[in-house]
Amino acid sequence: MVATGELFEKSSLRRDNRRPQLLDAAAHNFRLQGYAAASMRDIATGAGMKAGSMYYYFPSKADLLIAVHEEGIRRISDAVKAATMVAADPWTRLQAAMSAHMKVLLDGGDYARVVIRELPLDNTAVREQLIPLRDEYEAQFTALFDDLPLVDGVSRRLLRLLVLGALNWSQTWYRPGGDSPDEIADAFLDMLRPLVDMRTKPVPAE
Amino acid sequence: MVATGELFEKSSLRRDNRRPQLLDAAAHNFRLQGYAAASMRDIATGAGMKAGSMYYYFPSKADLLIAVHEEGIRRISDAVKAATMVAADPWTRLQAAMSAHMKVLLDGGDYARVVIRELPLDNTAVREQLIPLRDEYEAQFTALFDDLPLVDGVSRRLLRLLVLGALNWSQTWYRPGGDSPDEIADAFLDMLRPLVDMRTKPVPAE
DNA sequence: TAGTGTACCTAACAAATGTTAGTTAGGTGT
DNA sequence: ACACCTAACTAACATTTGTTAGGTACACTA
Repeated sequence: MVATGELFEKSSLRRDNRRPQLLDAAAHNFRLQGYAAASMRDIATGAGMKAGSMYYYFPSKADLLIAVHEEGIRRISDAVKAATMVAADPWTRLQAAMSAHMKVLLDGGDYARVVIRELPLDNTAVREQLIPLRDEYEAQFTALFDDLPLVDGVSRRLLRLLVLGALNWSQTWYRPGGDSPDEIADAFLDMLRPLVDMRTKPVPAE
Repeated sequence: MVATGELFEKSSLRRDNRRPQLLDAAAHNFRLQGYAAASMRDIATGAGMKAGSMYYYFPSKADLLIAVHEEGIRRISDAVKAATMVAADPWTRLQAAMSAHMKVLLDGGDYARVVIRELPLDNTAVREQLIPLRDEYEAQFTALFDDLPLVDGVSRRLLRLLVLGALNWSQTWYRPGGDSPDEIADAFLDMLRPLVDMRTKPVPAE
């Protein structure tokens, strides 16, 4: 209580404090090498600890992946929620959501990349934990497309799958320096603008 | 299991004959577990041989992956070439290409799945061998989009990336029993139909 | 001051990994 | 009959793997 700033750091900040760094290191290694090829020792080194010490925080490698996924989806979801919040009409909200999604996916660091690329193929136990996370996030987009006034004959489900597929796949070909994530998202959305039903919803002037 | 068609099998067909089965087994295991998690022993067992024997055909695990990729891309490419051959105008040719692409990707077995999902992240030596294969295939689509008469302001490159992204990502959500690959491809294409320039109906402009 | 829980470390385990060396059965050519 | 090639096999190698058990320095509490 008497001007002990450093004591504060060493006491209460010490509790459970390396977990975020550990998660960062895991996300980083999963991104660079893939889940299966990443080793616990490399992850530990990246977090500044030894391999065995990680098991104080996480009971297994699979739990590390799950935690990275949860954090990654939380980041993407938060970004999209914040972006759609400020927009009013359905079309603008979709545009905001797509831009936010792209920005996090392409410029957002390791977590988002792991979320998109690293769905374990064989381990069904882990799969069944991760897929609901992803579905819950994508439900946001389902709602956005439901609000959209479309011309007759357009399947909202397939339109959503088209858009999300195009966005997610962009991690494969995107390189910094060309079009920005925003520009890509806008370009994609513009291609689908004719599908909006003009009678129900007058499109804002450009 | 033994003593069937003995003489014929044991003579001339013996030469280099197990290589296809070996490749099949590799593709199967790479698909089910991913490249990194698949083991040489499992692949060998799937091909009916022992682990060490595989090195008679392939000098390393990475070469197995490359061979699977080559075969997989060859299959997709052949299907698309055959489909576009019979179609006349650019729009119909694109439709045929998309349908063929989807059919092989979703119903086409292990090879196509490995091609789409299994790009090694760290091993740059292998990556540099695989990416040209993929680029060469995608050049077919580049040509298809180049022939397409589009309304002003639509980037052919981004349109192609949108379409291929949506198609490739379908492996993530597609389940047999719902819409067929053809129907999905057609639905996707219909959504982009308004982008076609009606004025220049006849074949390519230059 | 003694005791307790936190946050690590060290060392080792058993299993699995890709790969190699050496060998062998059987078909082919001379 | 002979050497030769093909297509496998067996057995082992050296690492690397995820994970665990036991120990320890330190802060906090009583």
